[in-house]
Amino acid sequence: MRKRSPKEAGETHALLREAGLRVTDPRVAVVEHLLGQTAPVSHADLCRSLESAGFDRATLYRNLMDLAQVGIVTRTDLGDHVWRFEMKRREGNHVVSHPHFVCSDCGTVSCLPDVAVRIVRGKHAPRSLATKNVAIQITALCDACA
Amino acid sequence: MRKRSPKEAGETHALLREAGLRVTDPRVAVVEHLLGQTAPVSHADLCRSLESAGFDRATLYRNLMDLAQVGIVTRTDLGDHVWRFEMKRREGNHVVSHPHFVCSDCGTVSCLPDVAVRIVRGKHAPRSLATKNVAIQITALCDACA
DNA sequence: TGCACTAATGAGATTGAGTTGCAATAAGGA
DNA sequence: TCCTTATTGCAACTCAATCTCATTAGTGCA
Repeated sequence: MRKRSPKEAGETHALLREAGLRVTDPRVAVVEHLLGQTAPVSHADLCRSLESAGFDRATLYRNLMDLAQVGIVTRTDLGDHVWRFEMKRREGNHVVSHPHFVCSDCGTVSCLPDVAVRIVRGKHAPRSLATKNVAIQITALCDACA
Repeated sequence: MRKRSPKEAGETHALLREAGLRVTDPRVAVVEHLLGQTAPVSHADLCRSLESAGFDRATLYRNLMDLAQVGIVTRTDLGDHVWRFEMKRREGNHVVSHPHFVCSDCGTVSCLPDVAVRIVRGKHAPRSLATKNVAIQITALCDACA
């Protein structure tokens, strides 16, 4: 795993404490691992990545759930029936979200840049689509499989 | 369950035979049930709806999978970790798809009319987004929960 | 029509991700 | 440093999804 700088360690510590969570080895490892990812990871992925550190499946699972509960990470199913977790990124004061893309052939999951797609709200669309709290998920062929 | 007209029965029969599947009671029941739905149904939903007919869970399950395999139905997970199945609707020669909407609060799943949202392909978006084979799924608050 | 072939069914068994119970441990406030 | 209680690690459990296999029943063909 990526070596963490003292600054990062301090930030993770503060993040957890602000959320009312104790700072434990497994928890820090989970947060820092998620911070190093560019796509959502599943519980199984996380276990694989951190198994060398000897953390228990259930511990990692509960940490993911705890982090999701306090709003540090999101927990979503991207259409392939696997729960995936991802750090919520912030810019200034509000959470920035981005569309998720799943390849219908190889199953690869990736995060699209915010600008990649735009939703145009038409007739009969729910009103909330006008707000920012909209999760968009797209399934199609990725460039590699096309 | 909805009574089926002889015409419908004939269409279901033809649909299955064209796909190379035998026409059996459970299979016909599954197809006709799906045809009568306006939103994707889960395996559990289907079992509940058809249990009075005495069909086995495994039979219904395999039928859903078979139908999905031959392309008569789609099988997707709408973000709530439940597999849902839905008839592919055709207009003339090609499959018409529509975006799915899941309420992030109450979990209700609904199909949006095709015109409700439009994807605008921007920078860094996979090329295949320009084609028709794109499944779109949106999670936000429904009008009732907003 | 009747027959043979094989897909499909039904009942039960199995799998595995997701989740929980509990005693032991350790974080953090006093 | 001590005390409280959140957290851990292990094992066990749950339940949907999936498979096994003997039996049944659609279909094509004679």
